[in-house]
Amino acid sequence: MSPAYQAKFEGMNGTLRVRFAPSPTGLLHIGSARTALFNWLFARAHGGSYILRIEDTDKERSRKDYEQNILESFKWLGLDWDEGPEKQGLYGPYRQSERTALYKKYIEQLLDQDKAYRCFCTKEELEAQSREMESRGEAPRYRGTCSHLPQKQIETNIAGGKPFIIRLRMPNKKLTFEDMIRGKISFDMALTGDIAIAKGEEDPLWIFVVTIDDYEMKISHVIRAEEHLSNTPKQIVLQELLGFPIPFYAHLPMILAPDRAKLSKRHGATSIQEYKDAGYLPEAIINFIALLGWHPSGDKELFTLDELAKEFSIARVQKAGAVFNVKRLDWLNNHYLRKKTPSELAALALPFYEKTETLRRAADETYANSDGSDSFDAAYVEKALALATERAQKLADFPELTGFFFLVPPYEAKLLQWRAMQPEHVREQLSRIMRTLESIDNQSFTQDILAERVSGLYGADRGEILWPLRVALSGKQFSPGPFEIAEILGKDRVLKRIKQAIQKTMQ
RNA sequence: GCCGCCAUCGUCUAGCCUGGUCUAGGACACUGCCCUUUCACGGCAGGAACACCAGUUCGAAUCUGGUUGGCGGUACCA
Repeated sequence: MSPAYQAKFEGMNGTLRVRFAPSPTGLLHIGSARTALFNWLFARAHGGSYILRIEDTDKERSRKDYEQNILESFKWLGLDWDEGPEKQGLYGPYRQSERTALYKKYIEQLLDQDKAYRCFCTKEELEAQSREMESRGEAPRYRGTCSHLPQKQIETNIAGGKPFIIRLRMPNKKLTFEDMIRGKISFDMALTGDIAIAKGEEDPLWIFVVTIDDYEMKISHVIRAEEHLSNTPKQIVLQELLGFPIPFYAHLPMILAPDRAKLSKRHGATSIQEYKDAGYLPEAIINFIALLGWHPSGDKELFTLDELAKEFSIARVQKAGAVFNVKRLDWLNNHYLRKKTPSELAALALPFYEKTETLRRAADETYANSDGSDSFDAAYVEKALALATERAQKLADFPELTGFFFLVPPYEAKLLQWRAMQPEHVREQLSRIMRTLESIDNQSFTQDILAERVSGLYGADRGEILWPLRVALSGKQFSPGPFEIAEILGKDRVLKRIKQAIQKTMQ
């Protein structure tokens, strides 16, 4: 973007207005979320207003619960809006389904001025036409069959109840506009034909409605996905015909799946909701999608929302599509997981335990076995979860990672053997460890003291002590170190587990 | 098919506008080593890219043209 061009919107504080306009026909998509984020960042970076508009003109596919999901996902991500549903402003209502009178007014105006006309062609006729043009290697477009129908015939058709759509008279000219990200872009409007803007007078189509709303809501900058690039010249024609000012446009690169196709359901999770359910943190998702198609000039990779708002510049948005790399998201998620305090982590992770039957009890701070043999308080749970943080990619990983703190998983006696150890040797070592630990009092049961005392038992290969101990306590092939586990478990549970392990070696 | 957009490591990208400082930098991933009872963390090291062909220029990842490839759009969806 040229500096002169950039100067046009810098300093627009107060009058700069952007919008995010989702249609509630599904859960908020990760790609839409990025578009929403970039709009939000642009508004915050330039002191503008951020408008949320619900595009629910498609009555069959729009659903209220999807709208609710979009709003909830926004809140969860930390994106607020200045005007929109739940936040009325000067230019409401903010649902297109509530603005139909407005659209009708403009359709009538266009019809009166003969800038648009009624088209009575049937779908079948249109299809035949476009097939024919395609076979000749031409761009399929409307041929203008109804563009100059005699007034008499129009009236007869209307009186006869013949269905019609409304078409815009497309000027025969080349149209160039400047995209904030891509620079000058030209289209030949003669190739487009007269586009449909409404089904009848009551049922406006998306391209028309968007144009009207952007004007009525005084949107100064339209930042949207690249798939809308070819819609832009059509909207500009509409704006010219209606005498509207033309907003600035910016088209964001697509988010691609690893196979470089458009990210879709078959590639896995696509909605914010699914990522939330899988245990991703909003901070990680924001950081991740911000870097999909945008990058600051330096090497910094970690950003909070506020930092992004300070650094964001539309001039640094990428032109090429960006592949969605889950591994990178996982890494970021782990990073933000590690920033949580133990109590924050517990609050975040506990809901994920409810989904796993055997560990459900961990969710209950005051849980005790039916025989009263064990219980877990909040502090215990927090310490257990904190220990798993560096191994967890997602919140959903915690139950598996920390399960042994609440219930020793079943394991084979063979797992207790370090390298070539024989069962008798394992039993012997476990017994020695047992005697050593028994002599340590409850207050001294900390990882440092434990490590120091047990070190007296080490032979040439300390694995012969540490491995059986660790497996006895965790029942797992992979886990944190034995002393870290032991401190959290506490003396009683530790001795009990070692005893169980010794019994296992005798079976 | 037609129209439009795009093109630096496997991936996200810095550099490109304002040619030389680029034997192309960072991060994720990968490989090896160190730490280490295991896994993970951490530390160190390594492999890995300017799509291709012309042109301009003393000099091109950077500028121009073309080729190839990818993506998007081609609805009475949004």
